[in-house]
Amino acid sequence: MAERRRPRAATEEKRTRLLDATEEIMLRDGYAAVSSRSVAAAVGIQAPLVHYYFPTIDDLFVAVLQRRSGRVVDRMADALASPEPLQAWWDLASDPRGTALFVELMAAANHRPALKAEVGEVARQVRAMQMDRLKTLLDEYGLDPDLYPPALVAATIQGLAFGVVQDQAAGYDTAADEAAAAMSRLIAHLEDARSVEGGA
Amino acid sequence: MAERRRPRAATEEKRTRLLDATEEIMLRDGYAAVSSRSVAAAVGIQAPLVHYYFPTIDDLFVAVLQRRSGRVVDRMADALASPEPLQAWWDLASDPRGTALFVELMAAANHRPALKAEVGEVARQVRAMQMDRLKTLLDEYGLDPDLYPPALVAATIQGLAFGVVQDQAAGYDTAADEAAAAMSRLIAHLEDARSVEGGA
DNA sequence: GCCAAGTTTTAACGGTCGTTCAACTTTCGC
DNA sequence: GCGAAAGTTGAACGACCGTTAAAACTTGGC
Repeated sequence: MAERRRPRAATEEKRTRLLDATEEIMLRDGYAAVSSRSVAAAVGIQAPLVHYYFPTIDDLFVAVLQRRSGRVVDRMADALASPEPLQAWWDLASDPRGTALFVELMAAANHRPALKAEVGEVARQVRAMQMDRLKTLLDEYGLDPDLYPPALVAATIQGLAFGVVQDQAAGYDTAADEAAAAMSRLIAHLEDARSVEGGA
Repeated sequence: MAERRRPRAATEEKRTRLLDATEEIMLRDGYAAVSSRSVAAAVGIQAPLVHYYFPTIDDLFVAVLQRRSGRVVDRMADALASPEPLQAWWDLASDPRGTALFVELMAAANHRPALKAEVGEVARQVRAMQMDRLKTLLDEYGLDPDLYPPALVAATIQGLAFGVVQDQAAGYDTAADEAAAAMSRLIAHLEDARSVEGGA
């Protein structure tokens, strides 16, 4: 039953065009500027057609988040499995575009239940990956797990990167560049200690 | 010239009632839900009267931010001057209501120039206070300023507190409680080391 | 008590929003 | 080529928005 014919070839491409346009609008004018009409105009179609692909605006936000978070989870897994996990993690967390988009999605999610659930699930999944990797990693970096447990280290890296990138993007004069440089040095220091211990 | 008669006694109180209502709406439904009509309804007046006190909605947002940031600056100065500066700072940065409001203001500011300028100024001022205090404080806590410069420590505390409180408030399952507990222990540890060094 | 200034409301403007519906066009499978 | 499904549009709905203008009211100082 419900023998739905298969969609035409171009429709998947149009879905991605809509998601791209939505991201662009969120970054330029904020999530509040996303509307069926603004997105439609950006890709050169009429507003009701947006609802053909994404029945409600919430569905559109959720789709943007899901496409994005899928990539983030993959890239985080790669980073944590790389030869210099902390460095790779830090680089990933410092991505300006991803951070800016995350700010918008987080703010939007705070008052949209469907989006909030998705954000929560991604946050949980990413944090679990990070903490699991840190369980064995902290020893190698020579960090005392009693003083610096995985939950603290993970939250610190993520929170620090977020604050630094946000201030840099907004142009706030909070010595963010200096903090970023110091963090890079600190991480290089830790990676060195690890490679010496493990390699020599 | 412009011999403006002085306003009546009740008007200052009404201004604060409007600011209170605006904060409440921002926390409950997000900054996008703030409108002259929603704020007016919350305090039992008509929409145009909001514009009598705050000509534009931007002015209203800026007023909310200014009232809030004034308090934050004062409290941060007190915290940094207290006997256990790191502890007091951490407690202040962990305030859930302040953090939630800040999320909304930050998101709103990203695409409203007037608000953005105000947020930037507050951020700069607070960060400068923190870094200035850390210049002499780091030694007392026994932290190497080359590895952990003031800019890094300040950004870390602020970013970590933000992430932890945000996840706690949203109910995201990211071991935020565990991270907060570990940070409290770490700070207590540092304060102990300082009081021993200085007191004994 | 009066009147000028401060305060408040009513009414309205042009605009945007999410969404629905019916009609229309295009494409695919046969 | 034709029929049916996929895709697309135009029109419209009720709702909310920021803001302005003018009229109504309230209050304080004299």
